[in-house]
Amino acid sequence: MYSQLITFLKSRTDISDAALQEVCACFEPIKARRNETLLPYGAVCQHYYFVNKGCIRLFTINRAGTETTRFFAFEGGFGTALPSFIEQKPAEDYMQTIEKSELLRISRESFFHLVEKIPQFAFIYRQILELGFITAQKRIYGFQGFDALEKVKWVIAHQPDFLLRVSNKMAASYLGLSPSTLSRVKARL
Amino acid sequence: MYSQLITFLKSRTDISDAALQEVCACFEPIKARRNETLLPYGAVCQHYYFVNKGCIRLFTINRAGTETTRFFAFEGGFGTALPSFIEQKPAEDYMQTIEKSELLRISRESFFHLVEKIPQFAFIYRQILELGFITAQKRIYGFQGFDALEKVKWVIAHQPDFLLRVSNKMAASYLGLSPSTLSRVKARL
DNA sequence: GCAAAGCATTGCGCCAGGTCAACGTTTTCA
DNA sequence: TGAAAACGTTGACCTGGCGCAATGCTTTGC
Repeated sequence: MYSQLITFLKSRTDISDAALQEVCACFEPIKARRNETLLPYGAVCQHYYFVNKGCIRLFTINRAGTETTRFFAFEGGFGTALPSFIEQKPAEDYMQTIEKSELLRISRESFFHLVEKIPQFAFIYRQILELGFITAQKRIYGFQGFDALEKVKWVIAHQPDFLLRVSNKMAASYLGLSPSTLSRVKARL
Repeated sequence: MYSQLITFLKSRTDISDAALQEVCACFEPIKARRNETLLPYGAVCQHYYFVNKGCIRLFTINRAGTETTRFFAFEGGFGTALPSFIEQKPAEDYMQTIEKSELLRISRESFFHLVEKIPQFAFIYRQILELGFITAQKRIYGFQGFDALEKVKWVIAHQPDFLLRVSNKMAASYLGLSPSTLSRVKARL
């Protein structure tokens, strides 16, 4: 149940078995159906999730009704509505599974308790933030000034299995394209 | 010289005077002319900067020759080519001042030394990362699916003095618009 | 296992915003 | 201070990608 989480932690920091125990004890296993809502829009996010199996999607819907996907967390990754989780403000996202999923969930309270208490966990959190920041930067970089074809090539280069894993519609909303356009672009690759 | 930095640190964490001393001692004052390059493209970033006066701009140029501005650091803010600084890989950015500037500079080594040694400094770094991540997220959110007018209204709402402070050209490259389009949009506000 | 709903793909017409160019104004630096 | 370069603005034109809608395929849930 915790083996993937342990692998994740061990691969990033030199953490004692005792500390690992303590960390794992804070995570509660959760099963979720396909398309289950983990956080409704406007709620304040209280949990961080680790994906054992399945996938979490974070997305938002603007006034015009257009969906924009911000982030996917796949197997072996962490995900949450970070802005809401950090600032404890109402989320401007929906957080949902897109497949039947098995997750590990930690409360915000326990999470920051671990950050304070276990230096290796603080280090992991710092890494997640650094990586999140870098990824966001690269995405801005990658997307601004790119046309549809370039965007698609960019994801293929950076996340090769992405287009195979998620639906055309969701991929389009992640790339900032309409499903029609993405479909057309894929047709001429 | 260090008063703005001290104000910044004190406003975010409860830090002792001794620790403040130690932090400030790691920062070296730098003067820079207008349009001075702080980091050439492809170099590995070794410094973090705090802006006392002036402004730092981070931007990149894609194959087509189009400039995209990623980030501005104004008075009282921190700025660097974070991906390169963190990962010690060649930067995919140019870092330049856009005005005659007075900066405080800390080396990467000293920076992470402070992060390890002074918990309040680690906390500040965590805050910078969190905020950077949130800002990047909001920018993706704010820009995808928005038309030109909405983008401009968004910056005005979130950074009221932005359009007054930076040139039309740079603002356009930050917003992902052509200078012509930004000019036209501003004309009908 | 089948009806119903959702999804991918593709044709068509349209428009926001890009390019290019012209012109006046501001900035820069010998 | 004055010539040259850079910038902002605006007009004319063009195109990439969107919305809409039709069609066929896949998924889903009772």
